[in-house]
Amino acid sequence: MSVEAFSLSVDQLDGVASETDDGGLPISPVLPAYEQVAIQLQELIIKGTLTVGERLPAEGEMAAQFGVSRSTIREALRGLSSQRLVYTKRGVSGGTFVAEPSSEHVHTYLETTIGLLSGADVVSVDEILEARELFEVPAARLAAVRRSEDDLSRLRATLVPDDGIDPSHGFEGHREFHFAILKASGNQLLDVITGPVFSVLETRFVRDRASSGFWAAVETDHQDIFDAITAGDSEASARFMHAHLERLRPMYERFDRAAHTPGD
Amino acid sequence: MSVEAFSLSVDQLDGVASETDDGGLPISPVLPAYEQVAIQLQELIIKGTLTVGERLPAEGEMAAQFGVSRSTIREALRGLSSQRLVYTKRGVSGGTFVAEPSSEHVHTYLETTIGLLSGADVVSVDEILEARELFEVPAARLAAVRRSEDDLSRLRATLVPDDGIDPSHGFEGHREFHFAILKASGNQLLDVITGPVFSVLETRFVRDRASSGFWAAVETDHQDIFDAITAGDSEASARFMHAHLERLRPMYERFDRAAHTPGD
DNA sequence: TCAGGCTAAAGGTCAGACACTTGAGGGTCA
DNA sequence: TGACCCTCAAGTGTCTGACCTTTAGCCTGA
Repeated sequence: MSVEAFSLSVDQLDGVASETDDGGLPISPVLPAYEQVAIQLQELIIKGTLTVGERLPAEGEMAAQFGVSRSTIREALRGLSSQRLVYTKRGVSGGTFVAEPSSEHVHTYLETTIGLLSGADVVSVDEILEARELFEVPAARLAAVRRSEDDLSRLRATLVPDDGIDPSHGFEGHREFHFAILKASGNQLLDVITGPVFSVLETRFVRDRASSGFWAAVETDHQDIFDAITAGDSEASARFMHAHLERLRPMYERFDRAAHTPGD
Repeated sequence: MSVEAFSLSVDQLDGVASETDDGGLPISPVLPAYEQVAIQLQELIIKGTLTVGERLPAEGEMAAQFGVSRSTIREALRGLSSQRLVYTKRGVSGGTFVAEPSSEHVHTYLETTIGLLSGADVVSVDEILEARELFEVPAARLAAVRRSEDDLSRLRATLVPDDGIDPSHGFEGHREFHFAILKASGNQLLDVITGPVFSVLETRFVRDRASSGFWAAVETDHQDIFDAITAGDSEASARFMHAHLERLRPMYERFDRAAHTPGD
């Protein structure tokens, strides 16, 4: 990238005006310098002017080009790096680089945020449960059609071994099984979005609270779903998944009520 | 919150070790101080030790408590604020406050990120289209059952007025119609997740490229869906939405191919 | 009563210095 | 010749300390 892409000053954003003001004047609030820098860099990344893997100028250079101090540049970069838009490396070959977008980061972010939305009661457990069903039932249907041999062995690995029930298997096994189905659906977007929805339910409501009898029932369901997916029977997969989720629902709702009881 | 919640030093994270190393040694990479601070604060927020709206200590105080300089604290805070976990206010009553989680922020983030994932070809247009259908068809089904009078009038407002076609109506009208349906679905999680998926398709592939004949066909579809939702006919809503998306698909795919042609 | 100024607290910005990390190149010694 | 070590340079990481700016509350005087 040429240096010209950075020939922008922090004043340049003054023209960005919102038109939804009371008085009708096209005025936008003053932004701190670090935010203006961050916004400009973010635009360059989103629009592709800065491409994946490309190195940004050194902090000192950017400071000179934006006409701000190095600390201001660094504050801007911290914001971008926490959004995983860039990453930094130290040393002589170091610098700030445009990060490759990764679905893992989205997963992490969504898990955190949905957890917060749920914790603050912005979204209800019912909404999460409904969304999960909306996402996971089709995922099971797709998985039955698209699963590879790898997907099948991954799924098989999450089931309880024949020779006996491992009591510690429940939580992790459940988790792995559902993730494996999402992966087998062959749609990364569905995977990355549904994963966190499921995760939030599990970690907020289930971990360490379910009985071993409950996990035994879960295992039976999993086996049914697995068999249907193995057989490539998409409708049976969807049906079993739906039944599975219906079986789980009362438990989530019970733990939810418990969490909302004053004597929590 | 008491001051004790902050009686943590930057060294305390050394114990956080990953077990997935080559040599098996439970070693985790050294993290910069600003990141350690950010992680600790993030944990406090996620775990609810710091509650929504609560004020964190002043930057100078935190610097003293963490045993780092104010700049380090500020870099950590920039990361958190760009994730919308906190916000800052200036002035005598200012400070850093724990932000209220909001679905709008999730929407913004997802739109940016899915756009990047798509732009970098990490997820394909086919996957986005499939996900959209998986999300929006059920949304239309739910909307038919749950829509309020407000929802209906919001939907009606996005349709073309009887007295003539406004040529500039197409893109924005299409957008508003679909957002209104998501809202009417009554599931915020579905809404906040599906919105960005839709948005990415629209802004990446459609804006300013579709013909007016195309928009006319879209309007007809919208009218059908609207009628079904008004009638409370969930199956018809889902069917019309499905047909609508099928009609759109070839266009997205054509623009996608155009975008991948060398002479872009 | 109220407009305007004063004040203190807190974030925003800056300049400069030094420490730490890391890759590369060159030199030394077996 | 080859392995090893040293040094160097470029960059990020961190600190210090100062000053600016914003803002709410208080005070004062017309």
